[in-house]
Amino acid sequence: MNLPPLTQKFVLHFGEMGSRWGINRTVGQIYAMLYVAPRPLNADELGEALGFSRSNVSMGLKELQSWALVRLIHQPGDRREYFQAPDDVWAIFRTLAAERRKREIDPTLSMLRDALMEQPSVPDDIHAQERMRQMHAFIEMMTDWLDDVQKMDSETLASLMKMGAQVQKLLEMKDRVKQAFVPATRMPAGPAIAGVAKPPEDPGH
Amino acid sequence: MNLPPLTQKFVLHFGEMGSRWGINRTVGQIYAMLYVAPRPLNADELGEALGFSRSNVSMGLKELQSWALVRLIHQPGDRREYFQAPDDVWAIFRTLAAERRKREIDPTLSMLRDALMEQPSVPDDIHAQERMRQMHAFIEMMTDWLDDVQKMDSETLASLMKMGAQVQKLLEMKDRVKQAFVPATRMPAGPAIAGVAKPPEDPGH
DNA sequence: CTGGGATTTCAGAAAATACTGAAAATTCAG
DNA sequence: CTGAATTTTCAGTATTTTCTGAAATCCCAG
Repeated sequence: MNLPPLTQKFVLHFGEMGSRWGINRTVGQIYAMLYVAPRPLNADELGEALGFSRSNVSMGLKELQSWALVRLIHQPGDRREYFQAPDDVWAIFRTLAAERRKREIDPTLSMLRDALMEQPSVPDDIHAQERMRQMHAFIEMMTDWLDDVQKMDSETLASLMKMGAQVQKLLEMKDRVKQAFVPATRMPAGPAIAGVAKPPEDPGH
Repeated sequence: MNLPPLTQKFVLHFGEMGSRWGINRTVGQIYAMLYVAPRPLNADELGEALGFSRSNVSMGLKELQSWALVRLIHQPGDRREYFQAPDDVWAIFRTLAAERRKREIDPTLSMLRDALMEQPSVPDDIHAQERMRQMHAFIEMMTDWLDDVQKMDSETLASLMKMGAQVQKLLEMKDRVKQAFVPATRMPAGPAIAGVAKPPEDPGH
């Protein structure tokens, strides 16, 4: 491996972090390389630059493609395949979030759904099922929210994030407005932001 | 392993998912077991229930403690250590988020900070540094936001999440209000909704 | 078609990780 | 203190994952 200093630092870091992120060193380094490269690279160049065998690069690229983290392109007049990493960090984040969810969350959600349909047969399982119910409700709320958020455009999302905890104030403001309009009344869905209020009581805890 | 059906299903699932979540089978199963158990368990009970050696359980518990995912307690009149998993799913999520961030994000953030301080020496590194700048800005925004969000209490967070994409409407509403009050004036940088709903600062929850 | 460049597959070697049993260390009741 | 109960450490083994080189397959210009 003979890379310019900053590039090398970045590439090696991604290689090391790979294991913590659930990808291996090769995949981490390949991605890092593509992310900082000023132009698309082909498999030979990657293998050369990083010191991996051609076949290892091939597998790494396949993995990255399955994550939709790299794009395959062709240079006119060159039969080899070139790869590049999309450069919009927001898009990358969305991709990553969607993919991790598919792999790390969805299977659990469906296992929980199954388990909640069954009839517990012993006291310990009754308790266990109750705990699963809590976990299920939580995960479902999170993923529903993620679904919503994924639909928003990066601009909006960015302003929301930059507001940070201050959205909270908006929430309070909304509540006060609601109060002012419908004092001492129990919440008929108001016109301003309908459907926002409390969903039906959650028996949990 | 001889567990009631629902419990077993849950435990085995966590064992299998372990690898995708960056923990091993043992740790996954131990956590699952503690999460659904109706009472704290000691290491022998865990090893017995799951079919692991005593030493393996010990290591697994150590790992879980390092993640702050289990709590060590003592039963009066029993010298053995008992473990239980906190039962508030929100708290679990916060813990997990904080820990994963510490392990999976922070090191990268600091690597990027370092790299951005350096002077690129070749054109490729100039480009690489520019890409790192984008990544750094993005991650920093995300973690700042997470910091903010971690401070909010579960109730508030839950209502925000249940609103989902509708916060967006609040945002638009806010903008319109702002427009109405300060037409054709460039908002001075300040709290997004200064003077609208300012409850006295609440230091820590 | 065909031939050669390019990519993928795959069996086995190498490396990393998980797991165990035995021994060491710790803890605490008496 | 002592020693039995309990937990932790650790060296060695088993298992899993990663990586390679060689062979198979694919693909397209001619």
